[in-house]
Amino acid sequence: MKLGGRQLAIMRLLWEHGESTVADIQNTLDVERPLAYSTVATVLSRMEQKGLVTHRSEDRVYHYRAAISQSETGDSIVGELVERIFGGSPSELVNHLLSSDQVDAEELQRIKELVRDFDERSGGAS
Amino acid sequence: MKLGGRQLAIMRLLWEHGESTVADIQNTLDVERPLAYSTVATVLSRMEQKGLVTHRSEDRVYHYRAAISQSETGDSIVGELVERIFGGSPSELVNHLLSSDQVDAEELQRIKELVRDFDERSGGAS
DNA sequence: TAGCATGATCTACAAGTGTAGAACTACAGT
DNA sequence: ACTGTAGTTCTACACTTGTAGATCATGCTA
Repeated sequence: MKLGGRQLAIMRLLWEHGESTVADIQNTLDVERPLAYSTVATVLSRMEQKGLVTHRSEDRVYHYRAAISQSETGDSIVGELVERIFGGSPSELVNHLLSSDQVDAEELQRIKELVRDFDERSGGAS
Repeated sequence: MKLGGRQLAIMRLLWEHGESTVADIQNTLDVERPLAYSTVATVLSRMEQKGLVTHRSEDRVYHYRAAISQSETGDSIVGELVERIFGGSPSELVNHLLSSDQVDAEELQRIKELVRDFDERSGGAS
């Protein structure tokens, strides 16, 4: 599954806001440099062809919703990433993340908890 | 910085093997379905235009090497990813990773260590 | 009823990427 | 000197993505 930047941005909107009309998306997406209606519509219909979204028509207005979950998408993209950049090693990714200054104290706390929980659940020894 | 799948694969080879000739890369890349020499050469010269790689010519043979580090690339791509898919939250990425079945015991162990070390170094409580 | 507004569709184009054949260049060996 | 060969460069094409104008359909309102 391959999706460009715009497409990802649209998926994010759909995940966040649920079903949306083309106009909704147009108005929410990239407020600084607004896109033409037809631009958004084109992207959406191409995404539908690829099975990323579906739509229903109500009062002649299309309502789009995501056809794949954030999880699935994350899986596939993170998988790609780990494979392609980090040579198949998830810990390399984590290492990267931690050294990257993108992780503040709060996030670190969450990460610690996640790792701890996961470790316990999979019955790990220290 | 934007790079396609093939380009990433080539970067990985250069990071791993250091300086390589076009033929080296051609032979290592995608063994199952070999690419034409000119294909690899084209990709490389386009990558050079973008500043991703450089080359020197020795005995009329081009030796390419990465012009950007794995770290830099990782930073920029992971940053993108966190921003675009995980709404800016690195822990979401980690959460994803852990739930994704891509992490075996050994990797988990490494991740635990990474987190612990990082935590200590940044003087964490709990 | 004649327009106007709204939304959907069609068509088009530029950039980037993946792909490779064809042509060119220079050296090595006979 | 001739030719094969290895390597580089040129050119070309298909596909994807981002972008949007132009057109078509339909309902609302003056």
